Amino acid sequence: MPRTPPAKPPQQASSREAARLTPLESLTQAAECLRTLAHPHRLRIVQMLLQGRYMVGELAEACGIASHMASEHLRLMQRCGFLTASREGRRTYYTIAEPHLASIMGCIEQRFGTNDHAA
Amino acid sequence: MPRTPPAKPPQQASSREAARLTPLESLTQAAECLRTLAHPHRLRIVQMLLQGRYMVGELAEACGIASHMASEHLRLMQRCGFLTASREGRRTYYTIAEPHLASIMGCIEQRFGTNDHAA
DNA sequence: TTGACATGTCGTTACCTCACGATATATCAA
DNA sequence: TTGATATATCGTGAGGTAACGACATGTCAA
Repeated sequence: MPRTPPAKPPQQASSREAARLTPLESLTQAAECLRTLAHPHRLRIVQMLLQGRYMVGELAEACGIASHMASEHLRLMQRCGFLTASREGRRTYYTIAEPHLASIMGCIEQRFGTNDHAA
Repeated sequence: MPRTPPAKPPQQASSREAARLTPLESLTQAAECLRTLAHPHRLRIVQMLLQGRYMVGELAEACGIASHMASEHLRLMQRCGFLTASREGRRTYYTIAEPHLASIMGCIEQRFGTNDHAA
C-alpha cells in the first residue's frame, strides 16, 4: 500500500465484477466504500434514505449542516454506487441504490444503537 | 463537524454505553469504528482472525507487509475494541473481541465477494 | 552474557479529507 | 427580465492518516 497509487476513484463496483478482482483488489474496494460510509453525517443520511426518499435540503437540515455540504456528502455516496439522484424541478431527490446498505446499516445500528433515537 | 473537535480516541464503547449517547455521538462513534475497519490490510486481518487466532508475523506475511506495520494496524483495531492481544513468550496472538465484527464482515463479503478467495 | 528473534514505538514525509466561503447553474414565480 | 430558491462546484487552509526507516523493548537459546 504505497499510499494509494493511481487508484481509480471508488467507482461503483457491481457484485459480478467483484468476482474478477484479486483478493487485495476486492478488499481495497470494500475499504474505499467503508470509508465513504464512515462519517456521522453520511451515516445519518443513509439511515434516513433507508426510510424513504429525501431532497438535499431536508437531509441537510436533519444533519444540521449547510445544503452544499449535504450535496457533497451525497455526491461521494453516489460515486461509489450507494445512492441515485432524480431531479424534479429545482429539487433533487436521493434514494438508496445499493441494496446491501440496509443489512450493513442494520449491523451498525445493532452494535452502536444508532437507531435508538430514530425519528 | 468542525473538523473533529478534541474527540477522545475511538475508545472501546460497549453497547450499553451507546444507549446514553446522543444520536450524533452514536453515529460519530460508529463512523470512527468504520474508519478503523476501512483499510484493505485491516479487513484482511479481521477476515483471518474470524477464522482463529494468529500472531503478528503471520498476519503481516498474509498481507505482504512488514511486521511493524501489521503491529500498527493491530494496535488501531485494539484501541476501538475490535481485538485483544495475548502475549506468549516473544509472540503476541490476537483474537476478535467484538462479536458484531462477524456479521459486519459477513455483509461486506456478501457485497464485495471478498471471501471468494479465502485461504 | 550475547545474539537472534518478535513485536512495538517514534519521527518524518507525502498525501488525502474535511469544512467553509464564494461562486456557479438551474428552475420557478412575479 | 428579475429575484428568489435549490443544488452543485471550486479553491483553500487546517489537520489527519499511511507507510517507512530507525530504533527500543522484551524474550529465548546457547
